[in-house]
Amino acid sequence: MRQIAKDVGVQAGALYNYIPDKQTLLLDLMRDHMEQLLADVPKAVEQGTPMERLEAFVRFHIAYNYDHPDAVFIAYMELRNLEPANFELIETLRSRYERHLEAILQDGVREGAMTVGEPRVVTFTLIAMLNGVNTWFREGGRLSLAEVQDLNWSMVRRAVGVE
Amino acid sequence: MRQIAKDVGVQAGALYNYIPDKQTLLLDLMRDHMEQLLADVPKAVEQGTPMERLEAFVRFHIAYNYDHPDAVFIAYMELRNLEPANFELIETLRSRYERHLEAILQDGVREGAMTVGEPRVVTFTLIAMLNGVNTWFREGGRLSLAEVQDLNWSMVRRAVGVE
DNA sequence: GTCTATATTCTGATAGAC
DNA sequence: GTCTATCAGAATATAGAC
Repeated sequence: MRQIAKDVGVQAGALYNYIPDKQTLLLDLMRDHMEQLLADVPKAVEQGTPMERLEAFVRFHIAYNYDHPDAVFIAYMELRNLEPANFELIETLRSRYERHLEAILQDGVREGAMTVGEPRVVTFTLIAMLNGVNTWFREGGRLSLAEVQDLNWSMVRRAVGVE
Repeated sequence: MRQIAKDVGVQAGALYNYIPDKQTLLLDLMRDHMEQLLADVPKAVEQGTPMERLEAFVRFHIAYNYDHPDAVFIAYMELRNLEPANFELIETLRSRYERHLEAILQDGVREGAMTVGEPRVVTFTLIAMLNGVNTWFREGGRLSLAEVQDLNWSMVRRAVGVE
């Protein structure tokens, strides 16, 4: 709290005019992030065939994570510091986000465009894979963000496509 | 430190007969984990074609993570609490582990059995994907560990295979 | 090798003046 | 709404007795 106060240019006590306590601050940060993600994902993935929507999801997820590295980092690394009730709240939002991907996979299977045995588990697997980008990608390296999106989409497409 | 002391049944001060300080304890935990991983991986992936070695790596990685959930959790979540020199040390070990997978991918491409544009980046991507298992898999659920290994291998095989 | 006791620093949060 | 001052507790680590 003292570090936050220093960074925003006030004394530590002044922070409590804005937040009731530290736990609520953490919850607010994580909830704002999840709600923004949930607000943005529908329009990114609502049009086209299941395969087109899947590609849109892959590119959206990578781009969103790249644009919000701190929020994404906190959303994963600070989960263990949420009180049980707050943890449940965030997990509910995360689950709602994952359902967008799961629905795409289910549609793809139904239309015969994808081969996915377990849509729920494949959803977890793909999101874990896409989240990996933030741990190593840095702008100015050998690959551009667009190339990383291309590479991930190439792998996802093949991993769930009909053979 | 007090919690650790309580769990092992001594007073907090007695811990310092075994470790010089908390940072060293964390480093030792992470280094022991990485060195065990490095000791076990070669014999798991040294035999067969690149595709067979890749399958062996996928199954080995998932099984190892499942058998050492606490060590794996610490190895990722506590990286930020390592002092710079210790962080470098652990990252060097992690990189050495990743080279085993990267070498398999390179061999597969050379022999025409795999289509992988960027072996280094695909290595990061696949390990992130496999690491995801520990965040959601619990024994006694709908899927067995073997089924989770099968599902991951099915996705990895298709993601890097020739089309 | 473990204990008790404690030094020192840090932490989240509050009280009251302005 | 921010400040100064401070409370109460927790943290890592050390000292010295046994």
